[in-house]
Amino acid sequence: MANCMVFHTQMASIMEVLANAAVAEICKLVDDDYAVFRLEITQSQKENRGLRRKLQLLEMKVARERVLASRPSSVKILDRHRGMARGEGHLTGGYRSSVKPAGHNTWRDDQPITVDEGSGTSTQNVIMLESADAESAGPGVKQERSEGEEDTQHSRDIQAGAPPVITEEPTTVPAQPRTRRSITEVSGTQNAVLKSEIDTKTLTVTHRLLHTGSDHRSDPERLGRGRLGCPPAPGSDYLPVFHQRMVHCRGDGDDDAIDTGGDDPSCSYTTEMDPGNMPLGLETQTDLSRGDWNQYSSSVYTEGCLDEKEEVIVVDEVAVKVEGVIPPTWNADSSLGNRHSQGRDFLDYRESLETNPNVETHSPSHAFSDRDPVSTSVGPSDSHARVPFDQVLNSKDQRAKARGGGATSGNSKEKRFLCMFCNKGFSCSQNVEIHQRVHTGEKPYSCPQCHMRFAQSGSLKRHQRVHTGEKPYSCPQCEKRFSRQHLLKTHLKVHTGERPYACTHCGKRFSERSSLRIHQQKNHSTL
DNA sequence: CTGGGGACGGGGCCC
DNA sequence: CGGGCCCCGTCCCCA
Repeated sequence: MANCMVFHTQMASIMEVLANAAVAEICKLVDDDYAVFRLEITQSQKENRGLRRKLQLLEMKVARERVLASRPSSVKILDRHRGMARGEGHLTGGYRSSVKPAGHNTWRDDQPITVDEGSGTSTQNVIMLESADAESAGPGVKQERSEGEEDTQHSRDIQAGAPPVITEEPTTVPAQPRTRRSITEVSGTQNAVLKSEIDTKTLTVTHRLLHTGSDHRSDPERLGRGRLGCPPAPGSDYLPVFHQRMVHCRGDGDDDAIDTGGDDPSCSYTTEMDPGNMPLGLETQTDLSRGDWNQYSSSVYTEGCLDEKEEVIVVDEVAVKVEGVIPPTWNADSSLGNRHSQGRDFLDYRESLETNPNVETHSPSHAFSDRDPVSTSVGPSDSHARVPFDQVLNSKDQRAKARGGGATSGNSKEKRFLCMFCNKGFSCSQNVEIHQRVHTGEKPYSCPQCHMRFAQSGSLKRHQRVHTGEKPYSCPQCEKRFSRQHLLKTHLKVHTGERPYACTHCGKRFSERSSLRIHQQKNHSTL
């Protein structure tokens, strides 16, 4: 009996030892794996930061270019520039086409840009974001600090070249060349950088607001969905906002700790580990970097759904509030990059809604929010597919207004669906959506041959005749063939001698209206 | 050589 | 989705 007891005691001891050893080994494996995992996350975080900074540099470049482009403030000059750009396009099938080079359409730098404080403010806003971001890195990360200082230098460079409207940090340094040089450092990799940004979900709200091009999207299905104010999928553009918030909530300035500690899987034998390795504020990090991250973002998106019109504004307020260190110039009008222009128009739109309570329209927020700023096929300028909002309004919108006018001015019969931008009425919501691409710059239909993009599917189909060489319309008087009927119709005037357009000044007649206009511009100095 | 105009191609946009 | 119009740009011819 005594032997039995001794045996049991020994067995219990052996079992305990074995159990402890097993647990210890298991925990060691877990911790080792966690260390590797954490290392990988750390590396990813560093990559994200690097990419984000590249993106911010690109933003500054864009803002800078916008400012520079706005200085001439000449629509004619810009139009000529567009024409030259078109001429650069490669031709297919011997056509003397106006095909733009791949990716050219995106930035829409051909759009007339209004010379106002908006452009300058946008530039300044980008700079402020950069500075804030550098500061938010905190003192805990030496490398980050140095990068922040580098970015700050870039900011100074940009600011030095900014228009006089920007009074902050006026500098006498002739920084124009420096600015250009610092920008060109990343210009060659813009596309890749931007795409990487998407992949790593480190886009900033500034980017979202600044890069308002739209035709970056190649799949119309995506546009088909989410058109009616449906916000973008969580985890696309807004995350950086929460990242900034995260940094401030944590307060220790160690990105690595926060980014990895929240998911810290090492739980069992931490007492046997170096306590110093354990990140601090674990509960907070867990809240922000794990589930609550998505939960929070989802709540914002939900909020956007519930209140479509304020989607962007709500998010912006969040970002600004948590930023904490807001420069004196960071105000409601200048916060977050290009919001100055877009947000202004946005507010104008909201005001119009207030004055038109019966407006049945769609949220413009989708036009600004759900963008992946990079097309898979367009080049560096592609970031550009979505035209800056105010620029669009200055060109196409006015043209659209001049042509069709608003619903309030035209026949509003059965046109219950109003454009949120120009107030023009349409009979069905789909037409409104298509029309609003005039303002948003969305071009969801891309040509697989030349990467041209179009806002309407019919335009793409028509364009593809350039590549196919299809000319279904033949002249009955000669052997000429045309790809479009109106070309044939115009051509027929050659045979008929019809000249329906007469100059009101000299009486000279022309077969085409454009010829008359050119004639009047050159000879009578009229439009 | 240059400028004006014709002819034409093509994109934007509306119906 | 197709038709149609508008506009722009380019090439070419001619005075």
